[in-house]
Amino acid sequence: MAQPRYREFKQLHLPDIDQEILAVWQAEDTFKQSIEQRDPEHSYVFYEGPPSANGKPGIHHVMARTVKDLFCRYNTLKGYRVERKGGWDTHGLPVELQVEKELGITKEDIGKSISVDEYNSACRSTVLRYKDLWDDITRKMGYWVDLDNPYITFDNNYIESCWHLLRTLYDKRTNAGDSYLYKGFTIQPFSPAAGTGLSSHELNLPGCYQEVTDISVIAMFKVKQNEASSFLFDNDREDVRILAWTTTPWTLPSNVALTVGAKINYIKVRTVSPYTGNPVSLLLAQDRLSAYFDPAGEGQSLDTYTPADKILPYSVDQTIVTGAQLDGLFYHQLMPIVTSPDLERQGFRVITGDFVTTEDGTGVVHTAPYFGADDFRACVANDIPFIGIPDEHGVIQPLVDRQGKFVPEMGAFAGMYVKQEYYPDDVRNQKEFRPTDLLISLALKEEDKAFKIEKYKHNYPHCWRTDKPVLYYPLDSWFIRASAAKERMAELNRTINWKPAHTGTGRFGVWLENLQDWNLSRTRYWGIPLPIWRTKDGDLEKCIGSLAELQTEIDMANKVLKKDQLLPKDLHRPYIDEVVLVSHDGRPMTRELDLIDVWFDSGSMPYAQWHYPFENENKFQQNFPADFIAEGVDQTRGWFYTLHAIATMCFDQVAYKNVVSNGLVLDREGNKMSKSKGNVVDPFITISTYGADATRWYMMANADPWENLKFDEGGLLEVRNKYFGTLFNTYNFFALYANLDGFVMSDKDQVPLTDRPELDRWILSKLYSLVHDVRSHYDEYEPTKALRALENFVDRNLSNWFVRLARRRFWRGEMNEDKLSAYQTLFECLEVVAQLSAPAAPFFSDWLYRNLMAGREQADNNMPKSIHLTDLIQEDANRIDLDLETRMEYAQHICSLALSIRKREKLRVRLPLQKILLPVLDSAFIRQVDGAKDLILSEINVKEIEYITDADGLLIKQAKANFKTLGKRLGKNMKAAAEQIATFSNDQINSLESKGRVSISIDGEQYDITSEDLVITTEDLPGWKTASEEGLTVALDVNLTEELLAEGIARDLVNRIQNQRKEQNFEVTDRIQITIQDQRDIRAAVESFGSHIQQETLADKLTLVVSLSNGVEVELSDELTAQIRVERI
RNA sequence: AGUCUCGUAGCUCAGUUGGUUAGAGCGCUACACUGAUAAUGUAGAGGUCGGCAGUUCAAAUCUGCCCGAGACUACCA
Repeated sequence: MAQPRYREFKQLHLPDIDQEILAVWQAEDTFKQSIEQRDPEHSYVFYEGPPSANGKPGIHHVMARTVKDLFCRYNTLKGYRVERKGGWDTHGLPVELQVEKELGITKEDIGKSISVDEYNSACRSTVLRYKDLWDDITRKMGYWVDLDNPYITFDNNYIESCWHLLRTLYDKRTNAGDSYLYKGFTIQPFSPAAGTGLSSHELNLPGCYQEVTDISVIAMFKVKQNEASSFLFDNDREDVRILAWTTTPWTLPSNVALTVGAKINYIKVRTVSPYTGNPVSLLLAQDRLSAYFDPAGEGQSLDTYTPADKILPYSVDQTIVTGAQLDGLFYHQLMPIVTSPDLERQGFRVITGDFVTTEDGTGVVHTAPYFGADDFRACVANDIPFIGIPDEHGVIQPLVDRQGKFVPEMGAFAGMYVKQEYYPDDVRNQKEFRPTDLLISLALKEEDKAFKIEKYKHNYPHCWRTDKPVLYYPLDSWFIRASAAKERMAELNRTINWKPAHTGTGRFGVWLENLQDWNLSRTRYWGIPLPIWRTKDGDLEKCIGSLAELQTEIDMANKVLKKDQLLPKDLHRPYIDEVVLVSHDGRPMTRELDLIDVWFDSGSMPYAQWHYPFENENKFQQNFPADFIAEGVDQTRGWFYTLHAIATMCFDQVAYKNVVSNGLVLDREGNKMSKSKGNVVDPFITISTYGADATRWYMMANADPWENLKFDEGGLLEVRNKYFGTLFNTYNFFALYANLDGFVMSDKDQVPLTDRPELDRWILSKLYSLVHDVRSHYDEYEPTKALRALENFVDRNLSNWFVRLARRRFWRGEMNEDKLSAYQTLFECLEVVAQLSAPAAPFFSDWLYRNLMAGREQADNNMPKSIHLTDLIQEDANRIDLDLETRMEYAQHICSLALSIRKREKLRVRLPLQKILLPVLDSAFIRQVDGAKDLILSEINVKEIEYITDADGLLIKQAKANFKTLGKRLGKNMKAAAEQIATFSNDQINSLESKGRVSISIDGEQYDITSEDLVITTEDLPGWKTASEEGLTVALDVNLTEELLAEGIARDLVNRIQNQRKEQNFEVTDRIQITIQDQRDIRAAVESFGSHIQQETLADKLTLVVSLSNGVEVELSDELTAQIRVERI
């Protein structure tokens, strides 16, 4: 035997392959080679969305990174240089929160018990805490990304590039002359728990809007009786009040106005106050009456009501007043805790607004300007003063501070958190704990100002990191005027290839159409400082776009202000805050204390990762825009947006040409994975159990990556067994015999394609069809389709047809051309499949490739060491023979039908049969089946094929209507025609076939039917055992002769003897001698087929004896058992 | 509340421009096959294609409404 070239294995164990290949990649520096061997001018640009390394990697990261890795590897194979610069997202709230938790401090402590300096260095040391874990999962999952030279967002160079972009925006003007970077005062979502405002896209992150149950109250606002309001009053003593609903009772002390709809009709209801029974007249929208008053109470006496009664007595005043008539009426302040002379004069007034509806509530909106964007605008428009406490500059501050607590001036409510979620859990869990909303509602009830208090379920936005509700709160902020660029963004977006498309047109496209300005400001400490300096009164400002500029400005300031400031070594707070610049008129300028939104950091990575424009101009040009990016669909309004926005506004270009947004990874039941539910999948365990490739393959092949994936271990098992197991077995089979035969793959000694057997040419044709399919699927960013095509090929074509039918060619006899062809064909299939699988399954593919390479001729062996260094196989239409593929389909079909007849007739496959009969309707069929004749005969163990044609007169034909062609012509007569056609006799069909047409009549209409309009099949051959499917019929000759029976027994004997060899652990090449107990049937078989038996089983001697003592009893068929002894010689 | 995506066998998914009897894999049952076997073949059970209308000769496919899931949007008082 020749020296074994190909490694053989007992069992497939993917995690071992991972280990082996990882070590090889490391030793050979394969990743680096795969990049450097390609031309920098021929690049495929990929951007890595930076993960935050202060959290541990999860299984969903494996999903997202598999998508990234797959297309990068694929394009590497295609010959592109695919650099993948890694990156780390290091700024932002999550880092701050973690530091605060670990140090046991809150935002209030910063600058007091801990300096900003200390705080920030704690952040800096935390941000890469889990970097090792991330590097580890990156390595283990086979994600190739350059982690040695990553971009890091806290780096001074990175920050400088961001400043440059901000300066660009600052200088850019809209047609109206407005800057793209501006400061404004607005009511914004604010997270007291995080101590910062939130941008609109932070509020649009998944899970922000949560259904919560709040306490809602309908308050009764007492109308001041005066000349203007007199039309509402029946008499001087009437108590007229306006009903207004709120789900945020904590804003009621800040109420300054009631907003009504000018065109909405309001009515007055005479009734009683539900909690006290005092008579009262209530104003509310006519449409809302039925929501609060049960008709059963109409006209009932008010005097007999007690608060225990369920039904309120009432009567409706017939006068209808419009909102416009109510406009300008004054009312008594509902909760007179804080007020002012201005307010007493101008506030507590009814105003009108177009946002009022009568869909819920009372048609009257309680208005508190500091806590609602609409409220704010409405108050400004109507000159309603703000309510609050003036600060040292005389600016009115809201009654709720930045921690979410009532200010000290709030009397009994001072110091209370307005949302119960802001209290620490131990406080909330106390028995006597009452949320502030409830306390306020109860106070109103006490004072007979509450009409109704009830729980109300609604969606309310929550902070994406602290998971606590946000407040709408007045804040000064810097904005990017994104709304000015929204048309251009939409336009450029249409040139981007989105996978799936609807994310681009729908979710992203619609979002762009309604784009709001980007709130850039963050009131935090650890992040990129806003590079804007202002004079104290704010009328002069400078935006710094580079360190050189900052240095110049510092020098100037030093000169004018007599200082000796240096350029800070670290651009973060607090150092940058200490820099004082000078205005042209000699006044000191200090930095605006805001940081910028971290999403700006990540959206700047195309430029900042290269420190553009200060360095690497060329590198940047080569790498912008990206050909491809991929992240989770949750990044649509995150990274996908910020990349697009910055590229559009600063460069008037797209930032990426193709984008794949993958779905969520859910647990097996379809629930979101979360630590609290305990259903989180640990990617390290998954990969070490099933192997990285099975994990990756499962995630890509199970469903399109943009669908949500219900992660199920059963699926991993299936992938491992089905795809990798089958491929492994196929390789192992090849290796076993290739080693025995000393087969060496050589490009020189290839059997010409035309000399190869039908089966070989067929699988090669299938292989090249596969190459075409897989390449186009990958090119279209359809990984699932590509992988499924591979699965189908390996399982159905390669393993279960080619190998099964070709098996004997590998083990029989000496090397000859037929055998060589079989080896070369199988080798080529394995090699190509390995390559096409490599983007998705990098470990196994490389392992397989390397095992195969061991058997390549030395002279030919200038092949790359790793499959990831090879060039992707080219499509070759010349190697595809569709006619041959069709032929084989017939063969497979015929075999399947023949086997099903055997099964039905209980004729085991080892029992040879004389012939099958195939009814034939066209001569091409005979030619095609004949091409695969030998395969069919051996597969179903039949001696010959007989074709039955028309001429034999045996065919019974059946016609069916071809709905597709006839339907259009016949319209509603289709059904009747189909019935008529189904009854066509043999003669009618034959006459149609000879004449080419026949006419039928339906409802007096004549229709010409051509042979195209019919599907003709043969169903039955009288007197034969038949099976048919899809128009193909097979009949089996089930007559048995002595000869056939004997051959069947001979085959059974071979099988039983082979089993014995296996059971006794003989080597495949061991010679044996066989002794069988003599019986009539067996003797017949041995007499006719003895040499065949010996040949098959490598037996030098075959003896029949009368009695056999130490043999094994085997069952040959239901009626026949025999004693057999198998011995090694 | 609105927008988008989705709903096909117990599970995971295919299903081309509407066209004859809706498929595959896993799982289940039975029987085979196996000198590559964590495989494979044959057969069977398992479907009102979420529901109801409509368009059409013909609907899993097109339209409308409803139900359910998910994502997104929203100042919702």
